[in-house]
Amino acid sequence: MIIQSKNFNIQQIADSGQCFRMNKIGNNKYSLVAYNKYIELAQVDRELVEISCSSQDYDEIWKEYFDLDFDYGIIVDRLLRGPDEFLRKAVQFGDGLRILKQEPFETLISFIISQNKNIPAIKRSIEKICERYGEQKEWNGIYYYTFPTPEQLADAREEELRSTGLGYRDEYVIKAARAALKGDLNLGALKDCCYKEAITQCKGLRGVGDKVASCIALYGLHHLDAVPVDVWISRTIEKIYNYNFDWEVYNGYAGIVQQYMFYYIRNIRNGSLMKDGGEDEIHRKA
DNA sequence: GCCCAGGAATGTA
DNA sequence: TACATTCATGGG
Repeated sequence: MIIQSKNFNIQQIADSGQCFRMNKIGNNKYSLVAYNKYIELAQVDRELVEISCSSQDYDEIWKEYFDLDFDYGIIVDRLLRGPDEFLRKAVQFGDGLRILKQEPFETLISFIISQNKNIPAIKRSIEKICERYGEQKEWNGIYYYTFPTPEQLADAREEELRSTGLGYRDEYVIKAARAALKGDLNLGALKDCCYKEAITQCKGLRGVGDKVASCIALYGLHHLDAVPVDVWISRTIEKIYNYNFDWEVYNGYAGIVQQYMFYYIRNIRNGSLMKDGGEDEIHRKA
């Protein structure tokens, strides 16, 4: 079905580093596996996206998944009219970004895997885990694998997990799956508490620090105040702002601001930005 | 072959 | 508290 929405660009979302199972399959076309479903997305026009799903699945899953009840234009306009030149350019560049509401358990495992890995390697590992521990399903002749449940992952053997390229993270993944299964970590409940508490709880898991916990809070629990600070964000705070940046200015949507920032610095000039250049270079190219 | 990756745990001062 | 080192593997 065709969805009309402002600030909804599937290419930008696919390349925003928040999800790992959204892949380009053609011109302005992407596939996505989430919530045990496979869909294809096509950017028909600037404000038109075609989703290969029933109206029932749209109402029950995808409308929520893409956060389509929220008007990101409010945030975009506010930043465009704001005093921060770097952020003005960042939102212009990524004005179709949205914060997805991904499955908490998948988000937890995915970002545990993400530590000290590049995005193609993360995707590859996750896909192998789905093939080995998830379920095979079919949609219109296309076979895909669901992301494993905590039960399916909890009794995996470490050596078997290793073959998916996890490296030393294998024990982290198993322990997290068992914690989710036993209820030591109740991800569902963490949606309702404040973001700081959610981050603290997630950090109780081995292999989960501030950054990964913030990713879980933002992308899996939709705590918009959670701000994942990875190497790129911290490089930006250093080189663009000279360590002078206050997230509290953006109270209530700091995580979204972080997303515009991340997408901008990662994707402008082919990603190899400000290794030793800094502010001048970034603005010249912008 | 080399450097780095949407980091975290551990050790050292 | 503030850095430095180590970790296993793959992409570019």
